[in-house]
Amino acid sequence: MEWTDVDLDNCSIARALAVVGSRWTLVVLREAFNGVRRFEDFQRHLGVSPSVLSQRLRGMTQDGLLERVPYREDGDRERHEYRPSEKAWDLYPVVVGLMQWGDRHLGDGDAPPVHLIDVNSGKPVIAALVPHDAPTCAPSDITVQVGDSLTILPPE
Amino acid sequence: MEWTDVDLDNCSIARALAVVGSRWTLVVLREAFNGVRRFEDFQRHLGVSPSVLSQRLRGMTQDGLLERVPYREDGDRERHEYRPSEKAWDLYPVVVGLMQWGDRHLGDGDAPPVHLIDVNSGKPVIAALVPHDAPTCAPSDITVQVGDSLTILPPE
DNA sequence: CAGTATCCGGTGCGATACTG
DNA sequence: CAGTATCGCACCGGATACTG
Repeated sequence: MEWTDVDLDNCSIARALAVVGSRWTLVVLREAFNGVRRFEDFQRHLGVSPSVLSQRLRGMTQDGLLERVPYREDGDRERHEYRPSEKAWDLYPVVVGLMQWGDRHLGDGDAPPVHLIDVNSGKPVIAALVPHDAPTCAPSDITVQVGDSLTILPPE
Repeated sequence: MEWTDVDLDNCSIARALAVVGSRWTLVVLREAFNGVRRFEDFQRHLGVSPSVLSQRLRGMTQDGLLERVPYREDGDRERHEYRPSEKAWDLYPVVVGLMQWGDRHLGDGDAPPVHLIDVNSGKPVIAALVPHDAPTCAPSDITVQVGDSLTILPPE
């Protein structure tokens, strides 16, 4: 069997892109990774129209990327929040890799606005190819540094 | 400054997706990473229509992902081949990450068809988040294993 | 506030036919 | 073989208006 026999029918990349290939999916995920949970917050941060956001949120929920969980604040009516699933967190390296690639090759000259820091070592974190038994950074080990302030990733 | 101030205007992910977000770009890149260079080969492997492929190839060339270099085989007329650029190779971790995610979460039950092996250690390679000074695997250190046979990545 | 319904435009993509 | 030109559809995403 040769590599060229691996066509699109059993190509995981094509399958993955069918799920996350849409232009908004990964940015919505980025928001969710950084703790955004509510419809309005997604909308304000992304500047996306409510209908598109609604569509995307539903699609991503159906695809198992987000979990739509009801909650109720005191005396308020029931709401829903959207939490990234395990399946979504497994995309974290891809999202980070994409961000770093954009920083390097599509930057507008400014310094990259966001850095990831490993809380254990204090070192910057990168997405890379490593042997499978190399020590890796779990999402909960990573803080997101924007400019001068520090934001800790919400424990999930 | 808070993280929420990082909107789409300076979001590297959105910028990156504007370039590689199209459904075909990353699969074309995967082919290129594995040594595919010629129009006909891309087309046969991907099963994509010539017009779409033509469009994609040109777009990716303009975006600096592919280099269109002329060559001539003995007695034949001039042809062109498409070689992945440095900028494209920098996407390798993203492509691999996407593939692994697809393998894990969208598999059809069969074993993942493709494995990456580090030629130095013989260990499987994964895309992951690591401290920036961790030892990583360069593309030239990686062989692509399909089923039982071994294919060595072309030195680039 | 948290969405949904509707309309509408751009384009990514497929199929086919054609050219050097 | 290596593409380009044309057509057409389907879908994505934007804007707006509306509902509980």
